Amino acid sequence: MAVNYWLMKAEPDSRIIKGMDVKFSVDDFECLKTTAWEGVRNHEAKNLMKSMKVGDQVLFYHSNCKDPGIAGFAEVCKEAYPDYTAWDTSHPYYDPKTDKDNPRWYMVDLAFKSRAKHFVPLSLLRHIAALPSNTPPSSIEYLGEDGVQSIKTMALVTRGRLSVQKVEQNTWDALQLLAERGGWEDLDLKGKEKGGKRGTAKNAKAGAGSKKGNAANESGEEEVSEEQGEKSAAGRGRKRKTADEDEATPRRSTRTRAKK
DNA sequence: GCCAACGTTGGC
DNA sequence: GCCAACGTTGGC
Repeated sequence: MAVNYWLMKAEPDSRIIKGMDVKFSVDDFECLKTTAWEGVRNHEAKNLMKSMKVGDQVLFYHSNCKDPGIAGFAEVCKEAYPDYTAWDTSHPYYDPKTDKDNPRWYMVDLAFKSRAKHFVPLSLLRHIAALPSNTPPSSIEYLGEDGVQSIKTMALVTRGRLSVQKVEQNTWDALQLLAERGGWEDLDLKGKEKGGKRGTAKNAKAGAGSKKGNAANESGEEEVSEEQGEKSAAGRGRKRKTADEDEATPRRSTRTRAKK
């Protein structure tokens, strides 16, 4: 079986939850070398993690910050196992509905591989996704039409809120090229394509209501199986940090939902 | 099982 | 801080 590719989001800026800072930037990751991806509290994201294999490649993404984008590369070094932070009442990601006999949440361990030589900002990806054709701008023509096309369909662009996403190989290739070669300084990424998503829908309400299909977790939720994935998603779970230390150290991840 | 209100994510 | 997107809850 071939290697699979993923994108996982973490928050590089400090944010305190239950007294713990959930920040986890590419700098933190580079220092730790490996990290347990705890804190994901969304079934679709969890199911994707359960399908990861050692050796799978991961794009490390900076989320919920001033300049969101792809900051580095990592690789899965330990397959899914129960996320113990869900059982720790003092932890930001504590989930009273799970128990040790029947774990609801899982995490994988990631090993840091490298920083992106050129940070790939979300604004660039949105800019590319909004191009009228598949012809890349001249400064990044190395992407080719296939590269442009592959970015237009990636989950990060089409449904931003999921914190763990699958990335197709051709998209991975395009992103890796961008990170390696850069060259888009001449493009105006600033407000440009922004409107894309947001501006369009005015029917916000309708949107929300109508959406439904989500099925959040497929139906069963946790127990459901792993493979499901792609359907619902929500967005939230983010990731986090920590290395290893177990509970002693706080740091980690991201937002979880406090739902109740 | 539908759907409106609500809460959260997360870009800007 | 704003607000669009969208999952989730809960009334019916």
